[in-house]
Amino acid sequence: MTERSATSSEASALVIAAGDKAGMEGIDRTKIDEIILRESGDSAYMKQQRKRDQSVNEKIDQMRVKLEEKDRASSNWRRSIESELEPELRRLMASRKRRSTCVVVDMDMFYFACEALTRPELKDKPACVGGGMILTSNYCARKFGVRSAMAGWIGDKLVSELSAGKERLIHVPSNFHLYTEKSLQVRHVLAQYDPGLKAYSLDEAYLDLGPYVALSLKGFTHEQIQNELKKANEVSDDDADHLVVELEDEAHGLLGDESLDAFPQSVAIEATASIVRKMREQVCEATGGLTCSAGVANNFMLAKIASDRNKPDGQCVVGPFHEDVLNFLHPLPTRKVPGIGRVTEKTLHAFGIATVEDLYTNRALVNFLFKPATGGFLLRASVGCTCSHESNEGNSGGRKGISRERTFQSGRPWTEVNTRLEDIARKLSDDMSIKNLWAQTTTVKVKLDTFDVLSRSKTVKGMYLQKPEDLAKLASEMLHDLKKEHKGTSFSVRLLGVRCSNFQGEEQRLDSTQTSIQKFLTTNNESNEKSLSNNVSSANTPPCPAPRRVPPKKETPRMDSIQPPSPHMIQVCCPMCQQPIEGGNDNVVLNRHIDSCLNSSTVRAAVKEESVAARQSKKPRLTDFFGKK
DNA sequence: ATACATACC
DNA sequence: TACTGGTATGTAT
Repeated sequence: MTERSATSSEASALVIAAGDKAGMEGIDRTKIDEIILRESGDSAYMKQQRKRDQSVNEKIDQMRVKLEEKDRASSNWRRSIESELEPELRRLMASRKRRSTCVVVDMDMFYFACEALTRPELKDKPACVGGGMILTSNYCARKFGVRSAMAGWIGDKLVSELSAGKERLIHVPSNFHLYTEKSLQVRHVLAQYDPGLKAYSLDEAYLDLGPYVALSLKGFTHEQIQNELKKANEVSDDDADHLVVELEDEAHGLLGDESLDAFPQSVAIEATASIVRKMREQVCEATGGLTCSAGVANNFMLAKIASDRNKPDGQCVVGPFHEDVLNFLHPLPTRKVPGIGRVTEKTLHAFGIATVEDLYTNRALVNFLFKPATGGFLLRASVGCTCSHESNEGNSGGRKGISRERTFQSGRPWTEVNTRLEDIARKLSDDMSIKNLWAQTTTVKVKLDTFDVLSRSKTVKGMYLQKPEDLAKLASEMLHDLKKEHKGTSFSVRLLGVRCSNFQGEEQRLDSTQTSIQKFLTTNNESNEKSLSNNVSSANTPPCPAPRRVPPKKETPRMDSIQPPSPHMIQVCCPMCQQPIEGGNDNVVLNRHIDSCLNSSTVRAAVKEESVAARQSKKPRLTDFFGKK
């Protein structure tokens, strides 16, 4: 009730990072929570968390009121909603895939495991990657409640207190070069099983093993299968549309789901499980000892959940039948479902919904309480018929926005804050120029001392922005507005961010089609002028200078903006982000660019882009994994 | 369209 | 002392 009386149980609801997702079952959470609360309960961060918790509570109260009203007005409304949902449920069931060939591969404590390769002595001591913020902890540290996204100093406290001073948490600084290298090794193996795999992050990949399993059951060797898969994948990457359609049908006949129909369910399942086992062994070999876990199911949501089940170094197969799916899914707490986070879990809990089965039995209530998008998502989740909604679908492969943000010491003089904003705008401009993005909308984000987050955005009509000056000017104006309009205290800034979105259509991009690593390696190293990454944007010749009137959408780019692939002016592409690098002939520029790509999220985004691009021409066998909408 | 909240790794 | 960064999407207004 009172502001200060944050009891442990109250806190563990939302404020304290509970043992929710992985690996922390069966540890003494009471003690851990107590320490975390004692150490950080008064911090601005925790105060903000409590504030958020409070607003969630208010929202829940409003929902309660809404429910009470409904109950007063009618006694039988649940029944009628249930029958309304009936057709949708039937549709979902009917569209369920009949084979479990979706695989999610998740590396075990990836960053830490990479570091432990060269420092095996870290394995049996509590250790983590990351200093101020913990990125990954090993299982030893997890026993003490140390987990990713935790502040480093809290991790220290937990370990030293819970070990009675006998142990210290070891921090290893992060090395994204290493993780990227290892991630590429992993993907190289996985691509042998599905060349069209999707990599969501450095440590997680989604595969469809349908074609591989089918060919394997037909007696093909690993090498033969690879050839077939490669052929099929190249086909769907081909631009010649008519050719794609024709050949896809052929490939579909050979590789599609129905080619598995010839085999009994149990045979296919066994084959898939053993292929996944082999694949995981191969990952371990190729990386010099990194282990991974895998989940297998008939859609990616279930596969994702399953990948967590037997972690570390384990796998879990969920059969495709209704009973298989529900036996696996229904006992789980709702939080296990990707897309259900802390807030949704707490909200559901407030209405007596703790497990996925509750979600199903209370589907009428859920449908009534939540907005259509969320309600629909929860309904699909309750019967295991959706993949996590963040695994995008039909988004034409293009990114929606790009941003940069940085945390720094708060309470700096206003002029310095402004300088920071300009730096960030300049970095963002560089990123955009590398990716050749031009945006109509700019958003500035401010996090205050209090951890309150404010944002302001502006879209300019008929104009596309990229230049650092333009971004900085807009962002700066908005920041000043925010400061001016901010009621209350101090406006002491701890984080600044700039985001651009609403991009110019992709079609008028000048696109050198060179994207492969081979091209990167074989490009000439003749250096032309060009300088450092800060100058990239000015060195770059934009498709249209900004700010300026937009050319009509159909207009082709000005010829002088296109760099013809003359022998000594070949576009160099980054092996990570696959984007052409202006001035990339210069090794300094190149290395700086690659460094910037090694920023984790940039890589993540790039990896994603690449795999999305690989799938751009849709393969029929994939459509119903992400189907819905 | 804009602001803010939730989620993911 | 001390609690990230980047992206997408949903909801409210």
